[in-house]
Amino acid sequence: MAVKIKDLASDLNLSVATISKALKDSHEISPETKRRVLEHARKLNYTPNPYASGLRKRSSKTIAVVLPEVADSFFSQAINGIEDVAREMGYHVLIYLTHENYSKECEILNEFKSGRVDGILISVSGETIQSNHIKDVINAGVPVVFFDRVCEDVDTAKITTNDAESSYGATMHLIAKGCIRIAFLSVSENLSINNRRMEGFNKAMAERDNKKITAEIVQCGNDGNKNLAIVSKLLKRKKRPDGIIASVEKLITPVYQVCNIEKLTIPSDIKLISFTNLQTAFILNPALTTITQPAFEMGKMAATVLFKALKKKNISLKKESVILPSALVMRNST
Amino acid sequence: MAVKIKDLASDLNLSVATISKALKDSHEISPETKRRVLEHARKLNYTPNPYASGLRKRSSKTIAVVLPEVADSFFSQAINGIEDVAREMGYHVLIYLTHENYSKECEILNEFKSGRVDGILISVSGETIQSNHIKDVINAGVPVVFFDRVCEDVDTAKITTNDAESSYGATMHLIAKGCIRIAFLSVSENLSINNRRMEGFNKAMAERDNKKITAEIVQCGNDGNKNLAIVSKLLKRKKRPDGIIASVEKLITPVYQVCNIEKLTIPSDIKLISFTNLQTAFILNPALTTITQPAFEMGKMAATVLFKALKKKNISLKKESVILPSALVMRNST
DNA sequence: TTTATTTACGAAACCGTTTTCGCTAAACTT
DNA sequence: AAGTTTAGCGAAAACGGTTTCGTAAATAAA
Repeated sequence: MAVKIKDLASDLNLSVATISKALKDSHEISPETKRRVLEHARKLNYTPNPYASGLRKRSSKTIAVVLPEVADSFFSQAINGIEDVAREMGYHVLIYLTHENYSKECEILNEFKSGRVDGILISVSGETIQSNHIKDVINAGVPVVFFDRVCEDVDTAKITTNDAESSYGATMHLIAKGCIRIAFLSVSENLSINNRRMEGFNKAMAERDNKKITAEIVQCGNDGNKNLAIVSKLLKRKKRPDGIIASVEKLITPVYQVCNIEKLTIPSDIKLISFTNLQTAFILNPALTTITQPAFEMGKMAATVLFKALKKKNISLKKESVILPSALVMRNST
Repeated sequence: MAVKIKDLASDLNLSVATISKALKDSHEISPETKRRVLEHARKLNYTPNPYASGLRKRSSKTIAVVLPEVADSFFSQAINGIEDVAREMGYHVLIYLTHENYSKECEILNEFKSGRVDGILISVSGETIQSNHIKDVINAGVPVVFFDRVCEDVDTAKITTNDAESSYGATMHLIAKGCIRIAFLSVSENLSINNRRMEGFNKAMAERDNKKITAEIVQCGNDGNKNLAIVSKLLKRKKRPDGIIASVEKLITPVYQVCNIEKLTIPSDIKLISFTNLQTAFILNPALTTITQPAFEMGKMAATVLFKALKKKNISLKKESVILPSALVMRNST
């Protein structure tokens, strides 16, 4: 039903070749013919069939964004950044959720070898400890840019934030505020961001002057109920922590919840700081001190780097890695 | 570079036709040949080129999701629901953001006439007062399912929640709690959800017993700073409201902010209730009473209805509309 | 045994664009 | 005047699948 080049051609008594060239402003076509073609195409509201041109040109004008989840505010904002530049570049964006599941991630990536997308932006799942599925797709000629959660051993662009530094700063902040027993709430152990953040925490603890200060890493997971139980157990101990660093957003809620239940007041009993992009951090009770990642900017940057690679083939993506700084925003919870 | 049917064909001394049929388990092909083809395809990790098959079959196995924004927690959760069922059905999901901009919405929709997607899920922008762009794409043969924000005058499936009822209930709740001056914070006036919610509010006010109770509609917009100013002005008045209904999530923050600045305590000075899907509502200060929409379910339902239409052509989509109930969750802010 | 049907496969058209390669007539060369 | 460019366009071959149709052999029906 949709109008196609052939229709324009017969209407104007021209060949399909001429129409196609005229539409892309080829020098082979006279200005007058171009004008007629453009005018008529506009009149009939012609839009080229993306599958036909995709097939012929072997390019899809589409990128894939592979995420663990979109519930998190970090990824929501990142999507906005990605969509922004994609739209500006005339690209379409396909979205895929792995639900933190490695085998799903493999399935998804595998489909990209057949040319469905021109490039991939990915933040890997918490289960991903191996990167062959990603290397495979890169070897198939599809450029990949990591953002936030990366696979360290894959040679390609990685858009990250200064997780270790920020975590170091956050820990120092808690120490400065007088915390003696600091707990670091960790998630999936094989996650790059988790490790960078733990690194910064450990570094700060190693450098501490006051040797009375003790550190503790508390392993949490993806299951909300389990996390609640873990935090609950943690805060019910006689020697409970007086400072907590939540390494990801989803660990905030259980802490607030348990504090509420156990009648612990923040920040006098416990000081809390979290990695998060929650818009509502400052209207929490009390306002939450955060390490805010530049989510929107990271999405934008990741997309920008990818498009750079799509423009200039054979660019060395490894050299395009960027580290964008997070911001420590101090509020009443510390 | 990717392996194609032709490669399989020459490897196995079969024709491309046979390979194609074998891969889709056609009855024309012997079990033995199918086995060989499948085995070899798997060995070479063959994945069909989606642009080739899309072109020939005139179907893309792809749907579009058009949203105003993804910052909102409602849409984040809805995306999860959509992606869930799409993946299950073997479909791909293209995402587009209108940024509440009508002309962007038109541009986006217009591209769908050329067959890029098999169907569309849309929640219209706040600027959308006309629906020709949507009718056009439906007339071009692409099924459309609205969710949450609909165009009332378009005859197709609409997945909504019981906005009017919920708003009525919320208003009644405030009245029951003793509010005398109730303000309804409205957004874009031409938004279906806004109007339904206002409707419920007005109905409740009309039915009120105590004629001393006064209602007020306060028009807000999309600009955060302006909204802050509006709310600030509202709460600084001598006769300020003692009950507020925020019709959308983004209006919560300014209220909390202004109350904080003006030293107004919730709920004693002002009671607050909001339409929102914020995960953190119950750790706000104080915990926020909400009307929680079934975001995930609405996304799922919208996708399900769309796929139903894609399976059975010529289904009457108008009859597939569904209203899913929201829940009034009472907390300390009222 | 002859005819009809079924089984299993291949040739080729087709989907809508892009792109290469001719081709003609006009415009320049020298 | 003869050869050489150039400008402007069209025919046809891709792109990688799907689908229709034809056909030879095998099987069933008569």
